[in-house]
Amino acid sequence: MTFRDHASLLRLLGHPVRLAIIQRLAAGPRCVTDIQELLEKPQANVSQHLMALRAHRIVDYYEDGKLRCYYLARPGLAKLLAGLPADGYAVVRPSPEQVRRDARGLRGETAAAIPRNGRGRQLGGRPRRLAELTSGRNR
Amino acid sequence: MTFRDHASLLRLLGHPVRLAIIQRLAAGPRCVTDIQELLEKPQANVSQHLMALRAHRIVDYYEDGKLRCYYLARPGLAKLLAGLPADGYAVVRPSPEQVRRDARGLRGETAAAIPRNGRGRQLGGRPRRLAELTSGRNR
DNA sequence: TAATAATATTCGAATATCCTAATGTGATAG
DNA sequence: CTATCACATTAGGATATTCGAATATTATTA
Repeated sequence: MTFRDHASLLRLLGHPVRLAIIQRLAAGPRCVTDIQELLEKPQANVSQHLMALRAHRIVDYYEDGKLRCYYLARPGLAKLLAGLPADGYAVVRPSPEQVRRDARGLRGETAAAIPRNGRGRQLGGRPRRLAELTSGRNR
Repeated sequence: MTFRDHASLLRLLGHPVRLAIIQRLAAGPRCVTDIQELLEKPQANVSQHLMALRAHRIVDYYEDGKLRCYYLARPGLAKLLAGLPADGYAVVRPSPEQVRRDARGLRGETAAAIPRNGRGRQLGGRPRRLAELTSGRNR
């Protein structure tokens, strides 16, 4: 809900080993030792990452004899992660100049998306900050 | 591409102030001072976060007089962030028991998704780890 | 040209995160 | 019951992040 919650979730996901674990588990449940061998990381470390993921309910486990089989508790997150840029930066992005023109209102569509007190040279005049535009006196 | 890259991107996004900045910029370009006032954070701090975001090309800016108007360089990422859980944990998730049954092959669909050397009690017998199953001798 | 507004940069301390090594625990096999 | 396997936990040092304070930079304004 809050930025703080989202941030802590993203920080949790922001670790290569944890991402690797999630990828593995996306293919089905695995016990700790299997995960450990697949990742070639020390057992304690894998266990710590699993604990961290479990604390946020990213994963959970069921017990099978003496094994603990971890699985993704929220598959939705795995899909979110699949949305990360596959190559470097495939997303089309406008040049600074393009955005600048848009912000100035030379292109209707993007300019409309900018709130009325959006700033960046409102159709001529000198640059103004938001505070200036909202305060009563518009000298 | 790599887990390392994805992880560093997620860590970058995993900060409440940076998320707030991204939300603001999703509505249109804003100069540093405006952002700073909206977030009620010290200028240097906002500037530092903007630098961090720019280093990963999450944001970019154009200059307008003495103002620097920042904007989202990759709107796609904002959409990815919109996919974060709005409330606590809305995602439907199976009980550990459900997953356990699935993994055991009592339900066809999920079991099929588990790779052939997936483990977790393959239809009876004792629990086996992956290494056991792939090694030749199956005692 | 001097002053100022807007923003960037640097430094250092506080804090958080990560990893390794060592040890603890609980279930099962013998 | 003892040993062992699978895993968890703790402690700590190393490393990385974060933030505030002070200072630098750069464009505009007077």
